[in-house]
Amino acid sequence: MLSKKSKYAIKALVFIAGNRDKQPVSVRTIAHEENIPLKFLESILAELKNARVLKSTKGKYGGYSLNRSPDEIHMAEIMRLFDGAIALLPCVSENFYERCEECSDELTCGIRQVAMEIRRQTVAQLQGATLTNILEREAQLDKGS
Amino acid sequence: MLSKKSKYAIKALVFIAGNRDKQPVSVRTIAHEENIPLKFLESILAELKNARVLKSTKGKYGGYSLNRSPDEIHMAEIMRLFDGAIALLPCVSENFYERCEECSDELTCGIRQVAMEIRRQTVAQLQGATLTNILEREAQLDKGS
DNA sequence: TTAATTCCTATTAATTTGGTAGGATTAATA
DNA sequence: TATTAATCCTACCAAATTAATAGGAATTAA
Repeated sequence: MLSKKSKYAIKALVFIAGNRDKQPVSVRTIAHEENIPLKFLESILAELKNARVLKSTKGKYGGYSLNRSPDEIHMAEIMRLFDGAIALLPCVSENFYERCEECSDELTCGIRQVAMEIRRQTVAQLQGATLTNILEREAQLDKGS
Repeated sequence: MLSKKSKYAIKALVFIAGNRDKQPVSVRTIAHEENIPLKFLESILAELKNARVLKSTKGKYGGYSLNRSPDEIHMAEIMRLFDGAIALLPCVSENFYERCEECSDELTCGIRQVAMEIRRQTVAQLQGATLTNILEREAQLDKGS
């Protein structure tokens, strides 16, 4: 499961990416539109800024905007930022590798092999899920209704 | 990430399935061979028995054995038992569905669609990962080394 | 000067995770 | 019948993580 942090972060990013006028978007607006607790969201966006995903403008009429093209921001990066490894086992993680301490031989572990295949598939999907891609999906889904 | 409970459970099950003689396997043996804390493993196997995955024999020379064919026990079931939903979002879970409270329209949510595709793939892999399948993988991997 | 915003630091309640402790009960065997 | 080796049962617990909240300082546009 994604943490709420990850979920809120992605929702906020999609909201910012989908905003038409070039004005930065305030935390208040996002919190209100997406039903996310204000102060909690504040800390999340701060972290996204720190990770150079967002940039901010201070003072009145300030807010947050993307610091990169929306097709260069994807779910894999955001989930790693807030939740750490995407893999099911630490021993198959690309970015957060750790041995399974109890495991005597990593190379002949069948469970590990399953986890590797799942990680490969999942990461591929999550990297494909850029903000642009998510907005396209939503446009499609809207048409259907 | 899998919890340690899930990981230990799967390791224990693979160990039991891989045991050649028909004797039941004691918690002590598994704990020792797989480097799992004894008392913790004890509670895990109790849960697996409760879920009718294992059966037990009490008293001296007792222990645990599979309650079903090893190709009818797979990782998806075990993970659901100990960790709950496999899906990234509660709103795409088959077995543990819940609304995302903050979400106004589930049907047009792009993130949800991504999560659905990932769940589909992951569940397929995990259902394919039966004890038999895992043992076959390990036999293959052993040959290679 | 005022209003609206980000920025910063600290705190916290609840839940989950990963165990541990101690003994009761059951059954095989010498 | 005593011994040994198992499962079974109940309770407890420490540490980490999660999901926030509180309160105000600094900044900027109008």
